[in-house]
Amino acid sequence: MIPLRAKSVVFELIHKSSVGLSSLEIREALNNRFNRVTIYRSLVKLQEENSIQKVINPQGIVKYIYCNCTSDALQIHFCCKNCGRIVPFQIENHIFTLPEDYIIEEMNLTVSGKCPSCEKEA
Amino acid sequence: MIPLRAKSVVFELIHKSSVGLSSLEIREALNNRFNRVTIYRSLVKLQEENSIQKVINPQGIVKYIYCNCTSDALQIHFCCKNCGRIVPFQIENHIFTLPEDYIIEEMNLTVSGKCPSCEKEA
DNA sequence: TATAAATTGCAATAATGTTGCAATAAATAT
DNA sequence: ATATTTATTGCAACATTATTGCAATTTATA
Repeated sequence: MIPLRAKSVVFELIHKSSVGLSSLEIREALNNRFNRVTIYRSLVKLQEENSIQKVINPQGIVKYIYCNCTSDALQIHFCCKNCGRIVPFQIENHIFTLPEDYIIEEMNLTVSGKCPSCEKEA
Repeated sequence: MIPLRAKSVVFELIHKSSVGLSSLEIREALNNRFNRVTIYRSLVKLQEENSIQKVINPQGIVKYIYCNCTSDALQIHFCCKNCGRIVPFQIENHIFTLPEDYIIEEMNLTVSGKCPSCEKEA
């Protein structure tokens, strides 16, 4: 097996994951094979090339996800308060307007509550 | 002049401010009259009693704002990438839907870009 | 006035992220 | 194949933001 670079391994992990992952979770999932700093640097590079996306939930928790969003769709991130899962959704864009002189460059719609599996358990 | 408690002073400051403030900005605006920890504790209490709201912008910057949101309106926070201002807006709720089994408890719609005054300068 | 409760500050700790530098590994040129 | 350059990684140190325990002070209540 070819010993892959941190960046590739981190990307694969995020890509395969159906939920958002924190830097710590990523490091642990990789059996602490890489230094903390290496993980951070990989995440920075992956974000720069738009391979992954950083999501900050209403509680301020930072997670990294993969999602191939089309430019015209608005991304919603659902953060489960119980298990911490972050699940991405896409909805149609232009769901609201601000006064014309506000130039919108980025949007982040984060919703938190209970995900289906946590709801079932309760 | 009556020497007010940190909590009241912090609330007045946030209440009067038209933009979001960080814990550091709050402390400095109060001439470092209070300890850092005291500011944090005031902010926690004010959030607990729903007097203020914590907003985390897409860059992860934490700001505190006052806004009397009606339960049926969705709050949008516009974060200027240039000056860092956070300006709250209200829009009608129910602008999107998720699958039924996702229980939505909180929403955070944060938009970033350029505010009118920064746009004018450019 | 005495006692209880709340507020505040200080020091220490924690979590998360960044930077500089040296060591190593990989890629490219000679 | 070897030398040179470039990229990757780890370590230590630092930075920022937030939390906790404890003692001191202030305020409220008995």
